[in-house]
Order: sequence, then C-alpha cells, then structure tokens
Amino acid sequence: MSSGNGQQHGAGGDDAGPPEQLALIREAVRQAKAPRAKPRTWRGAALAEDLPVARVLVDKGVLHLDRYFDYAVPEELDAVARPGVRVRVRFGAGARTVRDGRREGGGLIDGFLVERVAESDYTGPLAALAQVVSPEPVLSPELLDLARAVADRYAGSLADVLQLAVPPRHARAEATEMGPPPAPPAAPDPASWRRYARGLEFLRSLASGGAPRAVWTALPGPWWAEEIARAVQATLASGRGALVVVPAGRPAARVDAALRTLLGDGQHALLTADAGQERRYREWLAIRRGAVRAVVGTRAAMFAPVRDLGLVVVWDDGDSSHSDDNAPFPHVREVLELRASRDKCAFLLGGWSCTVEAAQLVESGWAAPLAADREQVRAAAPLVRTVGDQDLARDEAARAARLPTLAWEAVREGLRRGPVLVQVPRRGYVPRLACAQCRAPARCRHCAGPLAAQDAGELRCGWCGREESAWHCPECGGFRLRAQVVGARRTAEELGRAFPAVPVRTSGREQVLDTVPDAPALVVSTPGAEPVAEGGYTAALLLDGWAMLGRPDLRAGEEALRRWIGAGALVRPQSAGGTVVVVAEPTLRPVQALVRWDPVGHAVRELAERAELGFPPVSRMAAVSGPAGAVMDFLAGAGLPPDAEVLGPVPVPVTEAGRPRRTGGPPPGERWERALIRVPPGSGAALASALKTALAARMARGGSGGSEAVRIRIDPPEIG
DNA sequence: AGCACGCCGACT
DNA sequence: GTCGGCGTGCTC
Repeated sequence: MSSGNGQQHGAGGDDAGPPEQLALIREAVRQAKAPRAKPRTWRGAALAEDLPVARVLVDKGVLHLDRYFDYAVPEELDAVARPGVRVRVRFGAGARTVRDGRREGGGLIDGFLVERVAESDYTGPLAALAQVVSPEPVLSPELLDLARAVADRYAGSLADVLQLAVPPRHARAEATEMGPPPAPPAAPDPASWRRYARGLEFLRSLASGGAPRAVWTALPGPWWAEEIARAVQATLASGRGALVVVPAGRPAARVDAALRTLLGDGQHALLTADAGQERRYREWLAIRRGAVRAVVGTRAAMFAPVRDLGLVVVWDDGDSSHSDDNAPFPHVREVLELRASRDKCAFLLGGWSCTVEAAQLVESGWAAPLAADREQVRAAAPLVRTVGDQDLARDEAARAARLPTLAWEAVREGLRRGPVLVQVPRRGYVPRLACAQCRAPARCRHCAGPLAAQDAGELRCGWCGREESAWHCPECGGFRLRAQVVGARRTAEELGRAFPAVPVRTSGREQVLDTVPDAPALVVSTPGAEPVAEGGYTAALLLDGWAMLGRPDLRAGEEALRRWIGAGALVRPQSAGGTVVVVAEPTLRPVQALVRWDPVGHAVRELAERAELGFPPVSRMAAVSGPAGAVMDFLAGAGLPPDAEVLGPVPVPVTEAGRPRRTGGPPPGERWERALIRVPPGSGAALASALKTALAARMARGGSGGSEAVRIRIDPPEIG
C-alpha cells in the first residue's frame, strides 16, 4: 500500500505556483512609502487590546478581491471575533470618514474572519468590523487551506470555493445542542474485502491509523457499498473520521444503509442535495463540531469539515456528477486528492470500472492498486458476448427483426429465470465521425482534435478550427467517413411486443426506478438509471454501443465501458447463468475490455495513448471562452507558461434565444469563441496561476468587464 | 461590480 | 465660476 509521503503525480502534485503578483507588487510599493502602521482607526474608538487587527476575506467571488482586507476589532467584539467566524464589514470605494468619526457608504457585506494579528500592513485608517454574525467558527484552518488549494488548482477565487464549501447559515440549526461524539466502533470483520488481494492489508492499515492510498477496482455485484462501510468502520475504529462521496442520491442511500447496518444510528451523517437549508446546516455543524465522525454524501459533501479526517472515499469517479457545476467547477476526485495530501489521510477511489485519471494515480505511484485476481473476477462477472456488424450481416433473422439472434436468445433464456436489463441510449447523443472502414475516430492531423462536418459540408477540427480537405484514415488508409445512427429505442419497444406475457418496466431521466423484484420482466433503462435487481439480472442487453462510442468526446470509449460495466455489474455471475450481450464491434478496445472484464487494462492503455497525443489528464488543459476577439486579446497578455500551447480559437455555437444556456456558454445571440490551452505534465499549476493573475488584472482594469469578460475553465469536461 | 475622483465642455 | 460628462482606479 502506498502511504502518504507526498509523492508527486501528474494530476495534482505540481501545486506550487507564483501567487498574486499584482497584490505583492502593490504591497511592496506601499511598504516602501510608509512603515508598518499601528492599527489607526476612527478617532477615539476602543479597540481590542490583544491582536486588534482582523484579516477578513470578503465574500465576493471576483478575482481581483481575492485577498484579505484588514479591519480593526472593536473592544466589544473582541471575544467573539475569533478566526473562522462570519463577519459583516463595510466595503467599497464609497466608504469615507464623516464628522463623528464613523465610516459610512460602501455597503455592508459578508466575509470570513481569517486571522487576528497585531498590526496591519495597510497604511490608511482601518475600518472596524461592523458585526460578528455568529460566534460559530465555520472556517477552520484546514478548510481554509483546502479551499485555497482548490481555488489555485482551478484558477478560481477563494470566495467562490467557500460558497461551495460552507453552507448558508441557519440560526435555528446553530442553536441546536449537540452531544459528544459516539464511542468508536470495534475494528470490522473484513468480510468480502477478503476477495481482494490486499483488501485485508488495506483495512488493517486504516484500523491502525495508517494513511494508505488505493485505486480500488470493485468486483461486480452489490457488495461495494458494504465494503465502503467497512473501510469507514475501520477508520472510525482508529479514532479518526471518514468521508465518502458518491455520484447520486441512490448510491448514497446504499452506503447510508450499509453504514447503519454496521454501525447503528448516530455514527454517521447523510449529506445530499435534496435536504433543506436548515437540515443541511445542522448536519454540517454536527460534523464540524465532531458530534458525527463519518459522512456519506454527494459532491457538496467533498468539503465536509470532518474532524481528524482519516479516510476519504470517492465512488465511481467517472460519473459526470462528480464535477461541481458552479465556478470554479472542482471535481470530487481532485478535491479529495488534495484533502488526502494535505491532511495526510487515507484515500480510496473505487468503482466497478476505472477512469484514466485513476490509472494515472496508480502509474505515478501516488496510489496503489487494490484489485481482485482474475479468478475472483471470473467468479463474479457475467459472461459477455458481442454482436458486431459481420454477425448482423450474416444473420438473416436479425435483418428482419432488427435484433440479432444471439441477443434474442439471451433475452428469451434470461426471462425464464428472472429480470432482464435492456440498456438503451439517452436521446441527444451527437455521433462523431469515424473511418467507414475501421471505425477509428477521425482526428485532426495537426492537434489530434475531433473532426466534424460543417454546414457547408467541409471538415473542420473542433479544437483548432483548421479545415481538413484530404482526410484519410491513419489506421487503415480508408478515406470514407461515416456517422453512426442507432435505432435502439425502437428495438427495445419491439422486444417488449415480442414477449407480451412479460411486464416491461422503464427507468430513465424522468423516472428512475430504484429496484425491481426478482421476477421475469424486461427492464428498459438509460445508462446510469438502471434499477438494482434483487438477486441480480439474469441477462443484460446493451443496445447503445454506437451511440456511446460515437460521441464526439475524448472520453467516449472510457465512458462507454464504464456504463456497460455499470450495467453488467448488476447481472448475476456467469456461474449463476448471468449473460451480457453487447451490440458493438468486437474489435473495438472498450468492447474487448468488457468481454475480458478488464477496466484497468483499458484505462492503462488509454492513459498511454493520451500521454502520446498530449491529451489530459497527462497534459493539463484549460478552456478560455468569451466574445469574439476578447479571447485572443486576453491570451496575448496572459503571460502563459512558455510550454503552453494555444489551440484555436473556434466559434462557440450560438445559444438560441429561449433555449436553456449551458453553463459557461454565451448569452443568447452573442458570438463567442473558445480556445484551449494545453501544458505538459508539471505545468498545470503555472497555467492556472497565469490565467488567474491575468483574469484578475483584466477585471480590475476592464472595470465593468461585461462585454470583454472571458471565462476560464480548467479541465474542461467535454473536449471533443 | 459599484462608486468616487478628476479633468474637459456648455451653462446660469 | 460651476455643473456634469464618463474615463480610471480603488475597495482595509
């Protein structure tokens, strides 16, 4: 097991960068002009005797205010003005001293008291804290440190991160008395962890206060939630706290149930998005005050102020809901990596599948693999069979019924013994172009971005915008392209009609089924919405192959495999008759990985390829978007690291009036463009820092900012 | 983002 | 003289 030695790794290890240069220069000039000032404030006011200066972070997300401001601490607020409390202060250029010495103008705004110090670097007279909102020290030094690291990693402001990390105050919740922490449980019986080669070792390390870091490839089946609960139990037994982040409410409920079974009530809290403000704040406070030592929740829980944190867990890090959709868009996996490094606690990244980022954590030595051997995998996984184009062509019956014989038989056979899952694609996937002969995705020969057909019919790169007039396939030499379309939904409907005696249940975006009984039924579901079948599905039919693999996204292969494995993991093992039929070309890498049930192998190969092509996560990318002209203007003056490479800009599709706007997209009717900047491994922090400094300067200078504002997103989620 | 300060043109 | 245009810069 790798333990917390701060080893470097590509994803988050390069976190030292030049800080707020502008602020530093300004500060230096000031100090040259005037020596350090005693806290001078308005005439005759009584100040706190000890440490009369409060450093305050004003709660405004704007980057050029992303530093501390000093305020005087009046004597009467001395006792409550502790580090970490919420305060209100007068802030703004309008503030001025008037006759009686009071300051007015510049409205009252919220902030956090970060630190009490003896004197201020500021030469002017200090304004006084207007109010201490509550004595509850919500911003602990650890949380502040983490929030700053996240802000730096994502080129965002500290205030923006704190908005995600500290829930809004609720006075009634704050008044609640909370009991002492419950006694730690005994170390767990490792139970199903025995199936993993180093499972026992991992649990033992947790129980004895160690900080192992592991990428865990969970065996298919329902045991993962209990295994996470046992890891939590082991950590609690060592006298430390634990934090588990899962992608959605349903998996959160599973882990919650497992924890309740194992630990009883009162040891843990469940933090999900659907709770009201009061309840959320109450739970959050209980955690901060140490009345609760373990937490399971969805992404907002990644900042939960668990006392004496011993373990962080992220389940299924490939799920897109692990990306926060508020600025600066931090990802759960990255945040928990930062927490594990800073708090020197254990780290467990688990899933049935394996992301490229997870593979990178192992490759770099930052985390150790935690996987079962092939024999265990074979015992737990279903049999996987494929139906490719050649089979379809040979299959007379398939052409008539639109469904291959093999799939047909698997369904009929499965329905005799229990429920059968049919996975169909969600609507709205945009297929990308691929070689008509070998299906290799069509990529730009210049930057390897995805090629797309324009309205006029010409080919253009989605990243750098270059036109491609003479494409040919580098894999097989073919020169014809095709975009795949699927009719899987109709196939599923036809399937239902073919077995009229069997009930058809559907689960999708609008209505997600949680479980289905252990009885014959056709369960039609979109990826991610699959109900759990008590006792497992007898078979699964994966009809979304082309829709998944054809998406114009770098992650299409990985994502297809993740979703297939997610469905396959709900099917009975092969030994119990479980079968998966995937309608996709058997020569494709993700399909082969599914057949072998080898998500790690797939991720490792994908990682090698990404390294070769200069793709994330090996390289780090940032997207800069804004009004036409503003983007390149901004980048020209941004002082990017010398090894940074600018791709594009390309036009961003115009948001149609009345259409819902995608996060970070242009306002309706405006013409925007987007450039990608990529840097080699190790320069990620320098890139984020350069972009942040440049944006702060631009906002401070540009004043209104409105029409010239650009948006920055580190690790853009969809890169063609 | 607000808001004041400042340095030019038209006004009572 | 003085009111007010909004360009520029600061906010403890």
